[in-house]
Amino acid sequence: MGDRSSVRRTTRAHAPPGPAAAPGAQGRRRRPLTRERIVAAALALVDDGGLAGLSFRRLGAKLGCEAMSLYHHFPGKQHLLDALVDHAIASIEMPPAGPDPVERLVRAAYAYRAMARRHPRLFPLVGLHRLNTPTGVRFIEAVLALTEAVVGDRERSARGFRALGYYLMGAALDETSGYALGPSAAEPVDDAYIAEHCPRLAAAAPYFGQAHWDRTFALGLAALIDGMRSAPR
Amino acid sequence: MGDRSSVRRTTRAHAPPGPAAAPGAQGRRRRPLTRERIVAAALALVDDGGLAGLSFRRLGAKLGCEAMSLYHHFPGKQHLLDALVDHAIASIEMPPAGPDPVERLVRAAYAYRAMARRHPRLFPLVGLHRLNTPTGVRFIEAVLALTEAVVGDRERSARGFRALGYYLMGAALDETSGYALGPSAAEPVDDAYIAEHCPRLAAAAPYFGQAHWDRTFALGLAALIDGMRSAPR
DNA sequence: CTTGCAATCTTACATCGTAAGCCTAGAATC
DNA sequence: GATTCTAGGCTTACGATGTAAGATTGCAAG
Repeated sequence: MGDRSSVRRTTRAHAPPGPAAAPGAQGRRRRPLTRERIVAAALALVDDGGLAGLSFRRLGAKLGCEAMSLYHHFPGKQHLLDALVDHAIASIEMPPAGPDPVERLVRAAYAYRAMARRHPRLFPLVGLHRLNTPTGVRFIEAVLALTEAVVGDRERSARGFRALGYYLMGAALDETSGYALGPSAAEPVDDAYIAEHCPRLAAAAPYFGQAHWDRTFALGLAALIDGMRSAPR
Repeated sequence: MGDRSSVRRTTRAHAPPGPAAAPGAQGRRRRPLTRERIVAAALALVDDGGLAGLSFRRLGAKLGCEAMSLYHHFPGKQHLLDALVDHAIASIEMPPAGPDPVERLVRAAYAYRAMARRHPRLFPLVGLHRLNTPTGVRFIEAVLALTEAVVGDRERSARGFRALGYYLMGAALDETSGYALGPSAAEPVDDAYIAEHCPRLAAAAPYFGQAHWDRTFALGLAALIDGMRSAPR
């Protein structure tokens, strides 16, 4: 309650090290805050601190301003996260036009996965986020064009798009924050138990390693697309 | 810093309304805290408040104890979350033995999806969590047995298991916390823009509704399993 | 009774998102 | 030049959160 003692520091007590004192930092300090700068800094913060490491205070520290200043550019944290998602989606490099629609679809899938790998810590947010921004809608439209070129009719194209999205999202999530990196049980089972009671798991485990991710992803993707194309209508 | 003045209330100041005063609440209050009770209460809290709604303080309030008391049963929030995941995995009803391995695998997939639907708010945690508890390992072993019965050899079984897991996780995540329910952009694009610039999305949108989830899930699952079975070795 | 231990509670701290409002440099207007 | 306005930054404060440290209680064994 009380604690009326607060010092009423004249604001200058903190200012000197800020705008004028450190000449090296001045250039950085001068540069005005913009959405772009903030997004870039936030992305950097997430990339090496995870989503939990992104806070307005830390972001402000990185940008040389106070946390509350950010509210002049983003009305809340959710809006900032939206911007990060948008940035990630926009960074997906869709494949150029080409003769083989299946190959283009496959390449688009790889491009999405590549985005996830560029920002593994951010991806859980991207994967679950609605893509109802202009950027997101454009991306969806492009992928829909590809699925439509691969399977014939509209309905199967729509469903195929969804199924492909499921697979992509699951694969990317697993590779970026899943088994190897996600939260782990506090008391994991030990290998001896597995070797004794779970012969199949013990046999399969070697194929679960990171070295096998590429091939497994490729096989699953091919299986899904093949299955979609040959499905009875 | 000083402030030694704290009132040293004899604890009775708070106690009377607690253990003895309210006779109606006594039954609930008497029951000792156990891991099971805590997990059940936490699950209820998550089920109707989302993961963000689960806090030790709220959990304590629901159980009639203080937040810190929970630390005698779970050393930290992460351990509690682990227990929730374990509970969810254990609740998956694997299909009984039967002649058709493909059908059993499909039913196992549906059982997993059903678990996600029972606890939609919890599922994002379950899907990303390592299953390295006895319960989780048992589940994996059972599904591996099924994939092995469906595709022939060990390697393709292992990879198929992974790919199936990707699909399942993506589908369940999307259905429980994805497009319809997940975080949405602050400034969504309006329908007119979509109708004009995204003909394919406009055409596909009807098939994205919840009424179509079942069929889309079934088609994608069938496509993936078919593709796995007929893949070149 | 004393002792001891396990379960519970109290207090306190650092951190978070953010509401409310202050301050100041520069643009706009007179 | 003097005035006013305003955008963009800053300070302070509030109620949450997870949890460290330690006090307190109640019951069982000696």
